[in-house]
Amino acid sequence: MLSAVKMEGHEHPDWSSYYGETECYTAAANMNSGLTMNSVSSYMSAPGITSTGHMNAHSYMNPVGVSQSSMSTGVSQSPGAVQAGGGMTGLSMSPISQPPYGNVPVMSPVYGQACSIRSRDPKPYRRSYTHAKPPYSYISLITMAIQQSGCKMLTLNEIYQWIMDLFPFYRQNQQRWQNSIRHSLSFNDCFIKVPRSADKPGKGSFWALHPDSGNMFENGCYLRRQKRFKSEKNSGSGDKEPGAKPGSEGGSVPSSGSDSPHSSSSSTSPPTSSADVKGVDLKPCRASPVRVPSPLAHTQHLFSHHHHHHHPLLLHEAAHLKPPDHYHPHPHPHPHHYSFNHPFSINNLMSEPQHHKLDPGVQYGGYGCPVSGALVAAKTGLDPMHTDTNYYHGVYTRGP
DNA sequence: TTCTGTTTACCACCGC
DNA sequence: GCGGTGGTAAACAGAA
Repeated sequence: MLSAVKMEGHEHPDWSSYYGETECYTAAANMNSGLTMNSVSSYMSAPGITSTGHMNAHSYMNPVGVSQSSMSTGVSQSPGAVQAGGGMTGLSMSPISQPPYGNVPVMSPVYGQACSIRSRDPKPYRRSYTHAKPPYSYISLITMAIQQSGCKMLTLNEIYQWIMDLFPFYRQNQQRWQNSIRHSLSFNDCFIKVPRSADKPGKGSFWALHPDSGNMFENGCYLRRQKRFKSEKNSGSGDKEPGAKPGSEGGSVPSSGSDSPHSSSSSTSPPTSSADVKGVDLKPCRASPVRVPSPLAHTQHLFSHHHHHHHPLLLHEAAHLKPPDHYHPHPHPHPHHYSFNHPFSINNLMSEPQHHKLDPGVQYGGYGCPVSGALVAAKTGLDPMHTDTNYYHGVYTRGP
């Protein structure tokens, strides 16, 4: 898995310098939720961040200025929730208050150097990390987006928004990566298309995770799948030809075992009912697909169970999700238990306040990784040095 | 017209 | 080298 962490050299050839320096691509994890979003300018100059030293004065917050104003709607509800942990208090986060995220307090990645005790040197960063590509694959990003949604399903556009809100990198070259997103959704069996309900017309279908794709990212590592998920129904001799996507059941040309790993059957018939989506009975949310009453409640619910190791994505539960109008903070009698202790787990991007007992002295930069050492340690009692620190350095530092 | 979704193709990287 | 995985580009069709 470690090797999966590529540096995206084509985007930024000198990543080594990124990590060689004290600057780090800090994940939202550092910021933990909670947060009170005071209006913040794109470049924070740190007022308010200092108490714990978790973040540095020059953290690059919300580079694009993602709807700061909207923050108040979804985020500020639990201002006190965060303060206790001391993580990122006073820092900004991307509100993601749009319907897709259900006011889930998802924070934008912070481009700054939380990883070092840098002085409040007013001098701007030498580099803006706005363009630093996250180490997550598109499949990972989609999976994370869907997972964090209340109804475990999102429209394409909502997925776009989630990604852009969380990763400023993706606010540029949208045509390129969005094409890849669409490609990933269509091509990968792990994503299933859920038709909109009649009472919720709109463009595009909802996308959800296949119920059986739960262990694609074991240990919560979202860097790369351990194995590709192939729908049994599709790959087997079942009712669908191999590779057929939910929306493409119709008699179509079998994939013919093309050499291309991307080859798949072709068909155009859209699913006629949600019950016929890859044999998965998923029902789209009636209202907003991911509206969540309480941002914290939702994130906590999703990402706070670190000591249990159930399959990360048990989407069959999604099939039983109540629509938002019946939604309550804990719709599942047995909430998901994500094994997200991995440094690159989503909960290191989006974590809840009660886990923010990070040692101010232990901070790392990087997506998810940065804090995870301490974060994981805090959560599991492990020595941070044995969690992700080595991992991080081993992967991200290019020694001479 | 734009967005969404599907498909094909090619390439790069990685592990075996 | 081969196969798997992932990223990108492009073409195309259909829906909103």
